[in-house]
Amino acid sequence: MNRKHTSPKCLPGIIRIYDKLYKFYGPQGWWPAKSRLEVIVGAILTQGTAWGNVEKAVHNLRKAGLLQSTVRISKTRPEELARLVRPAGYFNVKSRRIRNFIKFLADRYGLSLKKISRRETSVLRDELLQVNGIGPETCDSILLYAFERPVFVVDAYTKRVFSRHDFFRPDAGYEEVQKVFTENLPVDKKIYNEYHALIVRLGKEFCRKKPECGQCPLKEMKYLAKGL
DNA sequence: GACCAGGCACATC
DNA sequence: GATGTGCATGGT
Repeated sequence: MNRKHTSPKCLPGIIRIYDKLYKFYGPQGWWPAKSRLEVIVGAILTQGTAWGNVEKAVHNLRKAGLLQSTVRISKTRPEELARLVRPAGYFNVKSRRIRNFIKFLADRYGLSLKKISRRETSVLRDELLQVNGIGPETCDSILLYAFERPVFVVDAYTKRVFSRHDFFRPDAGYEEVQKVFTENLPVDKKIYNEYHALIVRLGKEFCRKKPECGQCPLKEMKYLAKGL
């Protein structure tokens, strides 16, 4: 990164959309999980997958006692883990990705989530991104929802919704999109938490094949990117 | 039966 | 650096 200093653009639209969505939907209660470990595993399982299928896989894991501790997962055979996460799709890939994370945690933190949770956010982010199978969205979801760090999560809906409203081009990169939000919102994990969840909620209801745009809470909000 | 879902890594150009 | 493809189940 060798770019000149640019003064942060003020885009009130980013805040206005948040207010609009929050008033429309209310708090979303994310992440829907019972423990830190469950958030991390869920974040991997939800990659490219509908949440309903993830819930089935999480249910299997919980029933098998694997979400009680990282040690339990580390002692589980790969085929067994894959069998349990099967309903979430890509089960061989995801089984391996969960094990990659557990191996990383074992190698560096003795399988202790408590120890890893003491690390500084930027260090943690760099480390997580080195784990094969943890990309930017999964990484930031873990940071925000499992470790409660003020990191904004960007997903496909975020790009779709906000590029349509002209905040950035549709082919904008992850960090570029993330920056639009972090530069225009207070650094607040609670707001980041709700905002991402609200965008997903909105996306599910209005960004699919035949969106009923007439009911969309953002339907009257044009030119927001210009700050109007 | 087609299309999509709270991505990511890897091959290829 | 950009683009294409494999990974897979379950709901609409």
